Amino acid sequence: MNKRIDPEFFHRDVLDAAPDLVGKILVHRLPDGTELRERIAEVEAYRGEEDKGCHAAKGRTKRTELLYGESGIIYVYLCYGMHWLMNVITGEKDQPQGLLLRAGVRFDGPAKLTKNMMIDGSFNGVDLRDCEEIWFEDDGFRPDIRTAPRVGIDYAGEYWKDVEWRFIGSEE
DNA sequence: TTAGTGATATCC
DNA sequence: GATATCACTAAA
Repeated sequence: MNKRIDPEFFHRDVLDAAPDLVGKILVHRLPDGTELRERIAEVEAYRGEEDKGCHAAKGRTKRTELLYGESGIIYVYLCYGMHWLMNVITGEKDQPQGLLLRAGVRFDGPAKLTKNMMIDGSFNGVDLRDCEEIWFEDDGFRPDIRTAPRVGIDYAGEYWKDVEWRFIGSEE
């Protein structure tokens, strides 16, 4: 029996939550009752203003405001004008931390994940503690986790570019 | 390898 | 108001 994950799950440091979220299942219930499910295969952690790869590195703005909010909030943003990328806020309030959902087991790109899960900008700011349409489940599967440097942030500088905050789950 | 795409931030 | 930037994908 799958267990719905308590939003408290995200109420801790992003680096603790990240490897735990890999292997969990993202569920999105459509208005017609259909439930879309996808096991999370890969996430990346973005942590703090000093993390040059994080949106919050350039300070608190209207766009990044959500990153500073409370854990369990969904942060969706538009990248390159056509791709929705989904993040979950973790950690304490006023700490800009987020987990980017990078891939599901059937998809290998963050925009494909949101596209296939039918997630778009209307989910920006949704609170997992008070939402009937989207949640995470634990079915007991525990993948082996390996880490790798995050992708697409070559501009972040030598240290942040190479830090291994990308968490990839093993195949089932 | 390159084009396409549009919100955001930054620069007049 | 204008333009430079960007955590991507698909096509070639």
